[in-house]
Amino acid sequence: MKIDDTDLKILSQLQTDASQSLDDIAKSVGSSKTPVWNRIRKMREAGVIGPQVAVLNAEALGFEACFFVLIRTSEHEADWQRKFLKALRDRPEVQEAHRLAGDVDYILKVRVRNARAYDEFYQALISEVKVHNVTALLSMEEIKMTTALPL
Amino acid sequence: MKIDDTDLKILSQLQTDASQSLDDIAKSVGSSKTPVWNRIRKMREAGVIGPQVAVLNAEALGFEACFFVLIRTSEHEADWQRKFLKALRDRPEVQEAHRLAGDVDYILKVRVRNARAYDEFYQALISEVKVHNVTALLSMEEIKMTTALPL
DNA sequence: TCTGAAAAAACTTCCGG
DNA sequence: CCGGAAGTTTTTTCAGA
Repeated sequence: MKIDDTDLKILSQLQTDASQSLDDIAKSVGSSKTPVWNRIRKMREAGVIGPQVAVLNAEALGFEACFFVLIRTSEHEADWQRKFLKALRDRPEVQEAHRLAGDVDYILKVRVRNARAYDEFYQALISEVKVHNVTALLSMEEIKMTTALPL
Repeated sequence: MKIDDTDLKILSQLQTDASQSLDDIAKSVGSSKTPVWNRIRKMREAGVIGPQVAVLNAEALGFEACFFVLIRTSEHEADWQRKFLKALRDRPEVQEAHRLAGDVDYILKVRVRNARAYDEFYQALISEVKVHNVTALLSMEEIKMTTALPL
């Protein structure tokens, strides 16, 4: 799928504020409703535009602890990995999980109500799957958080 | 602000799919349009519900590299920190930035088109502010990514 | 506070340049 | 493929219970 300059402008608007009206988007990209609507529809179908979500205020809802978890493992078998990935995807506290290149094998971002809740998560995880070494980094302050891409 | 059970159900819907109609949300939480609408308005005003965004497909748009950057610094003066934070907030490649407790001082999530673009970012950052030690972890695979809280 | 209806706005489709 | 106009759905407001 090829994305032109107008598409990029539309995406840029949508990833910043998806609640604005088609009219406003059309105005801001210098076009009108129909073409903008067709472009959005196409990009949705192509999977370029994913889900539309409301970002909630974690602290206001009592989620006051955020950990980045570095995981090293000795196990690299397919079966172990399948179990591990499933465990991560099933746990809602895990907001983000990446498989890494190099020394550290995985990094997780875990959002919980407090340190105790993290410990519960941690105990549950290591009882499900064996991991060699775990380092938890506790966030003191969220300096920046965005899902926007630098288009 | 106090959040009751119905509010939580509404939030749960919105953080998963903010494009659905008020009618659908009302149905799924067992209420009707007006009360749901009033609750959403209140939570927006209170800042519990933040921005509404479209999540884009990074890979489809050519952002094929994602790094987690661990930063250790010897500088802890207010002035240095102010400059550093501003640099992070001004750079759109930085999707996430946290100040940490302990050994590592900061963690960043940096999304770029390729490894070369990361190096450019890195060079620009260290020329702006002095940092003691930087470790970059390269993501090979995004296993999971959500902004949803485990309500 | 909720329900239901009415007004306003937005979305979606369709047709002429 | 774009732009404008028409029909449809949704959002938002408002009165009554």
